[in-house]
Amino acid sequence: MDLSVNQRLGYACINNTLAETKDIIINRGMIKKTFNEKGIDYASELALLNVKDLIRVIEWNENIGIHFYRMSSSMFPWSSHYDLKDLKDYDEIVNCLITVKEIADRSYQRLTFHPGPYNILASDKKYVVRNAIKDLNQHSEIFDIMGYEPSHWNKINIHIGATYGDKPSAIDRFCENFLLLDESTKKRLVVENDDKPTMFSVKDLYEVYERIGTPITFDVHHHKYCHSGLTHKEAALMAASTWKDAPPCFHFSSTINHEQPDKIARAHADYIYEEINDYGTGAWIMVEAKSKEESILYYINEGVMPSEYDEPLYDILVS
DNA sequence: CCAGGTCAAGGGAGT
DNA sequence: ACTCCCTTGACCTGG
Repeated sequence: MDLSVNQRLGYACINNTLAETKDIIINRGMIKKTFNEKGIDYASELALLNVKDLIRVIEWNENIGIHFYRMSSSMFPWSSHYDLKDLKDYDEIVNCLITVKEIADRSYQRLTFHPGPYNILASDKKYVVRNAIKDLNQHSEIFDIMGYEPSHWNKINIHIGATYGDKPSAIDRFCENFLLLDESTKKRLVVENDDKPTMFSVKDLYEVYERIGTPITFDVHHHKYCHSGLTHKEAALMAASTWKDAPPCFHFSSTINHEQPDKIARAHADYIYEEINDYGTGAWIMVEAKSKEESILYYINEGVMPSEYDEPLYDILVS
């Protein structure tokens, strides 16, 4: 199936339309105190409600014609404290997840994950790495349950996440600890460029790719703040070249300065203020705008959101 | 029912 | 030392 760029736009986790009109949400959770009081059975009940609503979200995507969606990492609250198989509603949850894949397949939707910033495979602390491995494997397990063959079609996207002031050593640890992941997780993991100059650019990540084969998600917005001298096009082409078994993924967002000039430029805007360019790579574009699916629909139907600021303030930071 | 305070996790950065 | 930021704002309590 050949999709245009606009058909390859996706949104992350929350569907504002469904959340506001029908209370359909896929990230019910609880604080630690409640988990201690109510335990795994309550976690199971929330997870079941979440995956049931996930079906509704995927159906909505199908009806609207959106083909790209990031599932929430909060579908299974406190999952690092139990095995998914131990949930009392496991069988029903499995059936829901299988249904999700059926709908996704028939409408050609690509589903992905972006686990939280606590997944630091490059950490020098054993327990941190151990926790990350469990969390990442559980994300992969969900794709396995759904019935997906392991590939980067269902990317599990993380950052390297730490340098400790020594990038080469951090890359070494990342590559070593990568080998400890489940086989299916290894086949789905991808790395994303950071938004701080001291962290990992696309160029830095290319070394990781050369060593362990993890494709690079090119975050267009982050690149403005951590570019290693590459232009956007150069970085996009370099990142896209690392995807062998599935089309590349990019992340796209506009600076919040289009809406609030006094805020930190790195922050994301509600809507899309620039033309989205895949540089001919065929990349699927995850739009990280706070207005979620609404921002995509506006872009598709109306085009770029007009801004009263011709020159976004981030240009000052890049120079 | 609502506003406001609080909330697992790792690390970086600004104060 | 403290606070905020990031995956993703939502949970919980006191009024």
